[in-house]
Amino acid sequence: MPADRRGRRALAMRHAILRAAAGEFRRRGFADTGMREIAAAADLSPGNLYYYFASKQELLYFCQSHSLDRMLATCRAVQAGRLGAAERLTAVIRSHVACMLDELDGAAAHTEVEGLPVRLRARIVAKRDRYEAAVRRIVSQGVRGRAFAPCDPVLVTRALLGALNWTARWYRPEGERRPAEIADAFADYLVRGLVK
Amino acid sequence: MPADRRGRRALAMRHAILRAAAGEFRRRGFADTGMREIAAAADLSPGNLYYYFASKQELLYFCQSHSLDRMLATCRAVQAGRLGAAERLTAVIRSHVACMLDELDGAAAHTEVEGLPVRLRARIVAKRDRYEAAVRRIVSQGVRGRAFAPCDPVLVTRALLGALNWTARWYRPEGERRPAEIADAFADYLVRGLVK
DNA sequence: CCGAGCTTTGAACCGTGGTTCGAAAGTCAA
DNA sequence: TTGACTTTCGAACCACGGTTCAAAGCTCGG
Repeated sequence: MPADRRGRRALAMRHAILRAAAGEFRRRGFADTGMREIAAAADLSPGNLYYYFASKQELLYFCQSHSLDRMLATCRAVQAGRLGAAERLTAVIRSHVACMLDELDGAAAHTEVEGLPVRLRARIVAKRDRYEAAVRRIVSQGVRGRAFAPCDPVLVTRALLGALNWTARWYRPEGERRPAEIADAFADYLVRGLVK
Repeated sequence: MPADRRGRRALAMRHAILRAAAGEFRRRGFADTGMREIAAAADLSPGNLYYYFASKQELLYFCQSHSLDRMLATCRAVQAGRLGAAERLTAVIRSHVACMLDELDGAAAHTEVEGLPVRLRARIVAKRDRYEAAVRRIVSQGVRGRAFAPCDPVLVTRALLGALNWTARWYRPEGERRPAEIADAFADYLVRGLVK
C-alpha cells in the first residue's frame, strides 16, 4: 500500500516541521522567527513549507494545540488516580516542564497567542483556559481538603504557571541544568509554598 | 529662563512617550506594537516620535533600563536595612509587581531583549543579570542563615522571577485583582515556599 | 519505460511597518 | 512684529518577511 507510505511520510514531515518551528519559536520568539529560518531548520526550501502548512500562524496554532493537549492529558490522568493534592501538583509541574523544554516534541510556544487570527486564537485560548482551570482545581481541592494552606487559588495558579512558562525564556539545552533537575527543583519550591 | 522650561517640557514629553510605549509594549508585546500606535497613545504624529527618540529599539531600551533601575534601587535599599531574609524577599516581590503593573510608570517591558541591537542589548542583559544576582543573593543568604530551607538558589530565583514577569501577560487594569492584592498573594506564596 | 500525480524549488510579489524628509506651525527674545 | 529656532506633521520611502506560483524533479503503478 504505497498510499499509506505516502501518507505516513507526509505526516512525519509535518511532525518534523512542527518540531523545527517549535524550537525556533522558543529560541527567538514567534514574531522574530522567519519562515525562511524555520525552513532552514527543517531542511526545506522556504516555499515548500506551504505545501504542508497554510501559514505561519497555522504553524503556531498546531504547536500550541499539541503541547496543550499533552498537558491536559496529564491533568486528566492525575485526577483519575488516588493521589493527594501535593502529588497531583508535582506530577503536573513535571509534565509542564517536560512539555516546555524537552527537545523531542518541545512544542513550547503555547505562549504567544497574540499572533493568531481570531478564529484560531479563540480555540487556543479556550484550551489554555481549560488547562488553567484544571490546575486551579487541584489547588482548590487541596485547600478544601486541608492539604494546602488557605490562599487565593486564582493567583497562586497564575504564579505557578508563570514560573513554568517563563522557563522557555531562559532555558538553553547547552546550559548547566537538565530539564529533569529543573522540574524537580520547581516542583519542590512551588508545592512547598502551598502545603500546610 | 525659558531654556529651562524648554528642557523640562521636552523631558516631560519623553516621559509621557515612554509611558505610552511601555503600556503598548506590555499590552501587545514589542514586535506587535507599531510606532503609529505608540504615537496615537501618546497623542503625537507618527513622525514626531523621532524628534524625541531615534528608534523603536531605543524606546524599548529606555523602558527596560528605567524599570530595572527602579528594581535595583529596591534591592539596595532592602539590603541596607536590618531585615530578615523573608522580609527582604517580600519587599522585593512587592516592588517588582509594582514596576510590572502600576500604570504610572509601568515600564514593564524588561522582558523582550531579543529586539535590541547588540550594543543596547548587552547593557540591558548586564543590568538584568545584576538584578537577578541581587535577588539570588537574598535567597542564598536566607539559606545560609537557616531562615530558608535548603534549595538551589539559582532555580528558585528563576522560578520566582518567572512568576513575577509573567504577570505582564495576563494582568489587565480593568480586571478583578488590584496590583496590591496580586503583590500580596504572590509574596505570601513565593516566600512561604522558602521558609523552613 | 511512460505518464499521472505528488513534491520541491527559488525567484518574484506585495503588504506591513519602521523610518525619513521637506515644509508648515508654534514659541520666544528683541 | 520679526526672525531664529524648536516642534509638529503626514505623506512617501524602503527593507523585510510572509506568501504565491509556474516550472521542474520525483515516485510509483501500469
